[in-house]
Amino acid sequence: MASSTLPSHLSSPPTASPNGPMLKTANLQLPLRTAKFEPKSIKIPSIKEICKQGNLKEAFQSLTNYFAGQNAAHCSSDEAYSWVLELCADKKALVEGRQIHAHIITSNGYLDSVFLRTKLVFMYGKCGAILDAKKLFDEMPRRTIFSWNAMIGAYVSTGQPWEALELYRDMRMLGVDVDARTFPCILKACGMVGDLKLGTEIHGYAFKSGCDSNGFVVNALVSMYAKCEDTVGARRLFDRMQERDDVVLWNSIVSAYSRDRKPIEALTIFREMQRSGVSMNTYTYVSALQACEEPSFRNLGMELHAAILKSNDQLHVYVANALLVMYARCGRMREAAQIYHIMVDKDSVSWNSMLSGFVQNGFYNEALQFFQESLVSGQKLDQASLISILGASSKLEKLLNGMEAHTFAIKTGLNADIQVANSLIDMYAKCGRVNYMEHVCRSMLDMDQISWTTAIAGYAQNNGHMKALDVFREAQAEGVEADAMMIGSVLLACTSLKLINHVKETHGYILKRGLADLVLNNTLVDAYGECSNIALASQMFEVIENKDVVSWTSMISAYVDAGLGTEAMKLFCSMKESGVEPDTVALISILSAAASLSALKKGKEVHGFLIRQGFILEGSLASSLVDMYARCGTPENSSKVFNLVKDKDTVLWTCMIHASGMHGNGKLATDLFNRMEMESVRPDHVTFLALLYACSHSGMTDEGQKYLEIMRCKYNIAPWPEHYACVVDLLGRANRLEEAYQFVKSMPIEPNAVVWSALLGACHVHSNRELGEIAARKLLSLEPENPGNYVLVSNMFAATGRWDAVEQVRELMRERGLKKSPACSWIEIRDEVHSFMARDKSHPQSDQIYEKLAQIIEVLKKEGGYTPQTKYALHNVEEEEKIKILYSHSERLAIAYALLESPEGAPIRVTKNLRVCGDCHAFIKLVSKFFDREIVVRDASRFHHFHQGNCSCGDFWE
DNA sequence: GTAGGGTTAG
Repeated sequence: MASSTLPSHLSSPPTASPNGPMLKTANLQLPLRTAKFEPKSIKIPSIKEICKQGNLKEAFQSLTNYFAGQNAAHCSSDEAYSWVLELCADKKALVEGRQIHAHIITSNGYLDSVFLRTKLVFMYGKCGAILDAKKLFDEMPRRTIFSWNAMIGAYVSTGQPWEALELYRDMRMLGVDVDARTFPCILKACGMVGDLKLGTEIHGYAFKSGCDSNGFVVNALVSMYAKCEDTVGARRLFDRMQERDDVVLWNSIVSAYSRDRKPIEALTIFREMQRSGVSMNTYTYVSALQACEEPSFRNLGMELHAAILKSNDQLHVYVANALLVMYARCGRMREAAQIYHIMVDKDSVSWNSMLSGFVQNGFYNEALQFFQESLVSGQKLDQASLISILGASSKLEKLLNGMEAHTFAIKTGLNADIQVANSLIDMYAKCGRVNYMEHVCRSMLDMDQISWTTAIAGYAQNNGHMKALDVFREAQAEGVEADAMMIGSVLLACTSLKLINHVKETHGYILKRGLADLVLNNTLVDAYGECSNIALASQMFEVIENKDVVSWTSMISAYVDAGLGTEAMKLFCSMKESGVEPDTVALISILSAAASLSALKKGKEVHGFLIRQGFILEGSLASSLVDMYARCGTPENSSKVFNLVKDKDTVLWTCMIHASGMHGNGKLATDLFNRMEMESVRPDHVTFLALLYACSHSGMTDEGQKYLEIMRCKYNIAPWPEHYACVVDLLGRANRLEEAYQFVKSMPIEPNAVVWSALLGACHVHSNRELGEIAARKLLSLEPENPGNYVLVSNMFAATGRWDAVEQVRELMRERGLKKSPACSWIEIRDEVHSFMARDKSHPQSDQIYEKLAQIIEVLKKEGGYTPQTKYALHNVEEEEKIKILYSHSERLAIAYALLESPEGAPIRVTKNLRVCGDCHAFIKLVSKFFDREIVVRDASRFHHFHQGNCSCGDFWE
């Protein structure tokens, strides 16, 4: 009955080779027939013995023989099946397992055997055929504890802990008694889902049922606690164990500490294990190596490496992988690669570890290259590979590589993996392709918290701030829990939109949900700062308990942005006093504070500090230094720094071009641009803005127009309104007002306030009332909230003598509750910054200053023929009053103070928040000549270097 | 009569 139903390829055709089992004594190659003829003279191995040898084919033959009645071994058919099924399970031989299953059914009568059914469940579970296992299990008329254990084990080994726990619950509900073999399985499931509460409950139950002293159960408990992040609980159990001769127990506790990132504890206990004489196995090495993941533990890692080599065993793939990962984590990709190359058995983990090692260590190009090479050699990719490769693509913003990976993911169906999809969202966001990102989101069946967060951040990073907030609302509507990361991105969006109320609302949400951490608190400081609410920013800053360098930098930047450079400087000092070391970002923001205050000395101090601290002159730091020196009136220092930088990027070139332009050196700016092109550095929008600005401030009208063309045609960069405004300014200065107006009208984009105010400025200088009125009307309708615009308009009317219109504009300002910012000049004398308002009498040395000013005017009138030009006093008052107003302009007070207090012949550097007026300009020229001082004035628009009666601006001063 | 625990990459 039974013999015929075994598949032919496994049962041997009688003619070809009637080979019964290969006989142990068969060195002589006895014809197999002898076994038949002399059955009693040779001991035939039992099915059990054959199965234990592990050869599937022989096992099948033996089974065939058994059913043919040719096997002398005494055992029941159940038993015979059982041994072969176990071998199938061990070899994960699903096909053969199914054949046995079929054979059992067709040969009848054995279906009811609970024993065999359980064996089959076990076999299917081991082979990963969970559905077959479940079907058999469900159809069982009767179950034993073995059946339950086999099914739970099947779920756990196929990575379905939830189902295992569910089954456990059913089992308990049905009142089935759990045994000592159930616990390890179910505890593993608890560890997998990280359910400490349930794990502890089961621990209690194990205690009650007396299983908690079983070695297997203890090990499983230690692992469960470790995986549920209760390392202390794991340790408590370990300490309670009297007998510590089980290597698994040691492995579990070492692994617990490694997992918890407690390398010192892990390695201490590892040493203890070595001392106690328990022999180590591969798991021990893997767990110990896992602990050495920081560069500071590299020596220990290398010691372990040496010990492993000395143990002379063949390098197990898990151990080799752990070594590879250890080196990669310690930043030693060279050593990692060496391991990789000598490995005989590589698996996908080895490959993925190399790949992610490259990515983690910032070798993105190497990662892509490794990926390409391995593709050629036929390496199979899985989700982990894709995640790494997508990470490298997004870091390098290599859209094509990212899309290649996307295509691969679609082909293999790996795009259905949520983590792969999340990496795709991030990659497209980082490559600036929001539409592709949206496509990925739409194609996802299910988005998790990370997907939503990544998408929100993606919009925020790509200027889609409103959309980011919309998506956040959508996520909340979907019932997605917001975490700190998500809120961080939301704050970023609110900040960019300067929506102070949204920031406050989000702040409330953070407090309500208890999400506040250092990162979010720092982001809040930044958000309030960006929304110009310095009071709330500072309040938030004060609340932070363990301020780190980011907290301090956020507050410093908030002050810098609010124009409170002095406060920023003070805070920088407090930060250093509190023992927090400034990083690059902190230095950049403090350099910006020094620049805004024109505090050259402070700026130089910072420069000195960063040299002493060994910061490398590159990137944003180099650009900030160039900018700081330029804005502190010493472009020669900018050049020095600029020349020292090895890799000059677009931003650095742009800063240097801007530095030249600011100081009226248009020729240098255009030379720099030509050099930049020769060195193949691609200019961007801002580069051209700096260049056009330089041209307009040096009267290079034709060059400026030429560069606008180069920008558009050669580089295919669409100009911003600011670029057009520069050209308007350029034409306006050359008194080509009508041309400027035509240019504005011919712009391909709608001219905005910046453009109109450029035209208005030109009308002011050249006293063109008609065009001025047109520009004024446009400007005030486009930006009615900006007080600066009213000042521009009123100055234009004042310059053309229309005092009635001046009065009307003032009235309008009052009605709308706007105030113009008062004129202010400041100067750094010794270590202090002194500021002066117009007609200011608040300075402690005020009397001396006015006395000095009177003396200066006396000298200039006598020696230099100075006469005040009252048309620059933009007030409708008597002539005499106008002269008084001019004489007490803030920059003159600052210069008088500098002449009083600074050493003979030292250069004087003044900064003013508004533009220098024509009369002051003439006045300062004369001071530079008759008092023999170099005077550098930085106004709202540019720098003026006064020297021996001349100014670097070539009188293009307005 | 059966079987069970510890390990790697993002």
